Amino acid sequence: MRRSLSVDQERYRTVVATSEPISRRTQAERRAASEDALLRAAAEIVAERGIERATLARIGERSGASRALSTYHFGSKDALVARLASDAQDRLGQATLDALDEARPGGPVTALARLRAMIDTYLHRFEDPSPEDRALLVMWGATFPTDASVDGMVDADRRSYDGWSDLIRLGQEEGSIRPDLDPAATAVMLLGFMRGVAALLCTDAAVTDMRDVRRTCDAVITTALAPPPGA
Amino acid sequence: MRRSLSVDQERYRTVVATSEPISRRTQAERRAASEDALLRAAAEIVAERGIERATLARIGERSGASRALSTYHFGSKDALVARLASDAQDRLGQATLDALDEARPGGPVTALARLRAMIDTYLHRFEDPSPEDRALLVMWGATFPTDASVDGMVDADRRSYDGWSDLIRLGQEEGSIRPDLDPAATAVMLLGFMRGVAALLCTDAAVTDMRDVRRTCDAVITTALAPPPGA
Amino acid sequence: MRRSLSVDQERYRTVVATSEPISRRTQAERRAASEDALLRAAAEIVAERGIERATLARIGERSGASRALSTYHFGSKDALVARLASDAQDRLGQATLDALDEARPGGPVTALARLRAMIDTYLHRFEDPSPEDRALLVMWGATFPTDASVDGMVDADRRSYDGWSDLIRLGQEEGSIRPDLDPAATAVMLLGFMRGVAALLCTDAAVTDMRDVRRTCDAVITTALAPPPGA
Amino acid sequence: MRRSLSVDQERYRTVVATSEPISRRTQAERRAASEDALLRAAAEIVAERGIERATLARIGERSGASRALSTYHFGSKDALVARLASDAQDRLGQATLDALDEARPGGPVTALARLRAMIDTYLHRFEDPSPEDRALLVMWGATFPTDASVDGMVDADRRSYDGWSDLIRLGQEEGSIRPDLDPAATAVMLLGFMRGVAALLCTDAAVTDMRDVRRTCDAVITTALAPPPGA
DNA sequence: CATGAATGAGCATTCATTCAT
DNA sequence: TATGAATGAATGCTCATTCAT
Repeated sequence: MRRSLSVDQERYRTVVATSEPISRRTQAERRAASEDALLRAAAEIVAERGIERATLARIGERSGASRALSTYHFGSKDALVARLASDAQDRLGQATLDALDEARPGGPVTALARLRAMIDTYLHRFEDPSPEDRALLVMWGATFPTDASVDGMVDADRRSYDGWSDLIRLGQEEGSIRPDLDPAATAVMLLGFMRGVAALLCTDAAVTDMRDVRRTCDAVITTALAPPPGA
Repeated sequence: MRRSLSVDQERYRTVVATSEPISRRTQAERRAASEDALLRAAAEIVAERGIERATLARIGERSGASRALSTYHFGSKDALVARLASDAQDRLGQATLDALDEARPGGPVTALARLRAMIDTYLHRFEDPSPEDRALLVMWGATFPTDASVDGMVDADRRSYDGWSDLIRLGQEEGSIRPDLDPAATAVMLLGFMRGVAALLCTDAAVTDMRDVRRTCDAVITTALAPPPGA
Repeated sequence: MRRSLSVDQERYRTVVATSEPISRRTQAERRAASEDALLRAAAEIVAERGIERATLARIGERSGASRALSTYHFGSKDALVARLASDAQDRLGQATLDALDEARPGGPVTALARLRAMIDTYLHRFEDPSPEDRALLVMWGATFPTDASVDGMVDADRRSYDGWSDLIRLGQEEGSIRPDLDPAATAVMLLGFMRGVAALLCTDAAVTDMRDVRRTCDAVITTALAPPPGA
Repeated sequence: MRRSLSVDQERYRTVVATSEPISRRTQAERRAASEDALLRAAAEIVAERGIERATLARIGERSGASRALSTYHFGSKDALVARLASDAQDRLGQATLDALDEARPGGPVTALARLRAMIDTYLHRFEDPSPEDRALLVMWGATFPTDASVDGMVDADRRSYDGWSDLIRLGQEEGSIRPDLDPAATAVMLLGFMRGVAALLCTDAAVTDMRDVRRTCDAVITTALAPPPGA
């Protein structure tokens, strides 16, 4: 969110101050570039070692910058992590949504098909996750203690619930999802399902063929959500 | 193992030397008692703050002992956490298995019924989890980073897979579970499902009525695993 | 090992000690035996790791006893170390003195010959030192800091000075040692010489053939202490 | 090496940017200054209490810095000690070598004269040793246990051997040192001699007049190393 | 005589953060 | 904009010692 803001500011400047477009832009760009480098490094290290063991020193080092730059740009480690969480979640959510459009560009699809595609895309991503996606999973795991709070995590989660609930309700209205399910509860269930399976896939990759798991998941969800054949 | 041994020894002593039951017992009992206190405190604090923030100082303090006692009894923090993980997992696994017997004592049940009961018990426990159960969840979350490993966690997990796979295969043989599912993949899926939903339930209790979620889960699993009605 | 030992001791008592003369000795003997075991273990560990890193726990363990026995017998670690120092020094001093008698039993010898024999014996012992001798060296090294004091070390040293001074003075009187040397200063010099060479021999064994060093030392000392040929 | 580098850089800057000599210099200088302060404090405390009892907290405190600065600058206590050892040894070795030049500037001297001067300078320094010299002695003493190793200590020692061996061989060639001595063995002997006497001088200062000892040592060495008068 | 439980003081090291440059 | 110097608060762990048994 902050980032899109600064991007806008740059655009604005470029338009307004044509006399010194490059040098002015360079400043802002440099900032954005080093923030990105920091964020990328943070994602990698959080994915590898978890939040607590991801020290600002290591993040700085891997991004090619100094120990102090993270604090300088983001104010604190917590803020950096929050930013990472929010970026990663936005990106993953968007990718999940986009997936369907790519598969069936333009065509109208049922809500159930959307759900299936979203879940399959999600699971697919976690077969060999990007540092950012894995970091997201790690941050979710860091949420489990009672007193813990990864700052932008819960909010984004709640938005997800709502989106999924709406989609399920829509499916029930159009008839692609069986009507006797409680939308909210089903949304929670599906989200937990996705994340839990993704986590297992990541942490214990050796245990089974991932494609089998994905196929099984798809079958199970279809069977479970689709209206009973006789209805 | 250690515990059952000392219990046996105590019994023996009690029988043989009835004159000095207490003073003889005390040494071994004290050890067991303080280990238990430590473990209990550790479970609470890990559940509250996560593994890293669960410092030995805090654990000692809450258990009414010194900062050094954890290291004295368990050798290292890692060992203490491993012991906690293994204890908690054993206990939770056992409770899950016992659940069915309590519900239908003696009677023969289908594998599907077992599965449903196990999952429901599991989810039920996580509606208001004991410190130990919550700690287990937290420790699972701490497993997500690539390089992290909570010492006795993965092993116990793999044992779980096998048990579940066997149960599913059994269900397929007896006809209570649809035969087209891959047992291993289904086991992974169910485990991920359970854990993911449990985690969501714990971390965002406010979001829905838990009983709804549990009911929905049960319905979904039944629909998904049972053989198709026409078959 | 512990068990079989105690079993043997019990048998011994049962058979031999029908009255109680021996059982009394057994008490004292046991004490002495465990003290010796402790001392022996302490010597080994001090020789290996130095005084500070020689923990009472390790000493107890290696001697086959408990962590607490050292404190119990000697009162404190410092006292144990002091005892070790004094024992080792006595034993080494005695061995050095005995050496000559063994070589030339009975025969009268010059003070210079005594000195040479003592130094050679000393150096010989340190070619492959016993744990105790090496521990002594280590303890000497621990004496170098200004504030450090290995309790019975300095006293024993001073006794050595005096003995050597007397011997040198004797040699000067009988004419085997050149008269222009200051006895006290020469004693200090010889002691430092012996210890320094011994230390070098121990710590850097690879550096030269030890026998060469010993031979050279003997030659040098003879040349240096004997009266000038023309005199 | 690190130091001379930064010195060069500073010189360069001073030449180029004369306008801001001080402010530019400060950063590098501050580092060097605090490292020196740390090293000086470490030398003092090691000399007083030995390596193990020289805690980083105390070193920081005495140098007027924090507990953490030593680790920050040197990485670890071992590294700090190694640096101290190497610095001290370099400085002492250099001082020993310089001594002769000061005494007889320019003039050609025999190898024996060099040796005598070096040993006398060495012993003289230890009559009232600087913290650094005493620390060096202490570190040598810490070398005596089998398993101990003060990191840059043994290497520097071996370099010393070689230098002394060469000098002795040279003396034998030019005729100032008797030819029947084994150079390597004699070098070991002289080094041990020096160190042992220095240690005794330091630890038991009260025992004799130091100048007597030094004089005696010089006489003994001369007698022992010089070719026999008749030759 | 001997032990194991327990502790308090102390240790090297880590780390997010501050600050002068 | 960016950095390195510096620090204080922790943290896991070690160890001599005490004490009840």
